[in-house]
Amino acid sequence: MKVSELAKAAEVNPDTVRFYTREGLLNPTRNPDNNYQQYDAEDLRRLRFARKARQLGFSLPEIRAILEQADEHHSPCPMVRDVFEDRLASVEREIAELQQLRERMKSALKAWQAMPDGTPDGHTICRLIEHWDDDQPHHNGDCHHG
Amino acid sequence: MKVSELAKAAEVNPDTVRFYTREGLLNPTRNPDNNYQQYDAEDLRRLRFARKARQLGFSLPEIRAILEQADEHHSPCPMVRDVFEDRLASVEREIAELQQLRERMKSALKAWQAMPDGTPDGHTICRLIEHWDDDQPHHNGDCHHG
DNA sequence: CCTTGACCTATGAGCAACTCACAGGTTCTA
DNA sequence: TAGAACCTGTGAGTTGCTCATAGGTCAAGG
Repeated sequence: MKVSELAKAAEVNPDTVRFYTREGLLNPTRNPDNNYQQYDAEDLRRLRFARKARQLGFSLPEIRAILEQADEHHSPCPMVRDVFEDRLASVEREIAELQQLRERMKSALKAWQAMPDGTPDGHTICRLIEHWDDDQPHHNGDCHHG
Repeated sequence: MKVSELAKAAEVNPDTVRFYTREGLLNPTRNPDNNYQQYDAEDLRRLRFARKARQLGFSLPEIRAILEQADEHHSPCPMVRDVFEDRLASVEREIAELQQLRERMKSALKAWQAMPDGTPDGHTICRLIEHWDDDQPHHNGDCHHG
């Protein structure tokens, strides 16, 4: 398989294949005739594995480490589990933050929807954003273009 | 105010102040004696505004546009509202995706927790990740190091 | 007066994970 | 045999910073 064939099979950009190769996630051989990269079914499995691991939030160095462990016939299980648990925790943090964000955005939007579009004072929107954070006390300024 | 004073007042890295200045979000004057940047209370407001808008997911070009609109005494309202609605939509998409991800991660973890740590076959974990996506049909391979 | 240290300046590199652009070599097709 | 469509490696662009470099400025102390 050549670069684009592998890329097509895994439904990724050919440049991603080249990039992963540079990064050592894939180990193609060379066609001595033309110096082209040659990938096999093993590389396809590695690539698919890598893409799915990326969806789970593993970084490329982490994925490379997992693949190398497996290449040396060691079980990558414990390491993977640790990384995985960390990832799960941060996914949950992200969700919580985004939900908070969403609620605040929604109420800001509700406030805006009461106003006509070309409202001549940008003060209102300015205040909405400026006072976004006003759980904290460190703020007393007026609108920035007042 | 010099760079570090402004940075401290807004609780950001001095390099962020320099960066925002380069990017045209802040418009300090120059001290002709020593060529230092001179910021005033207006810049502090702009900086705080920018940071809060960043928390809402506005990009620096968007923030710059808002500030420029305001500088010209136009209301940035309609534009801001559009951007804001887009952001809200993508925040909701992100939340949905992350929630899906979390559920799948949790069930994977539950499957793992049934196994002892040093399980001699990386096959299991490999399969878990490889078959991650198996709502789709395009997959028949075995474990990548089988 | 001069050194030390803490600040300032501008610019360029580094991060993550790609993506694209470039210039040149190879292979397939008409 | 021309041209399209691939391949090669490398370097740059993306985003929003952060850090590193090299040199200029300023207040305090010996």
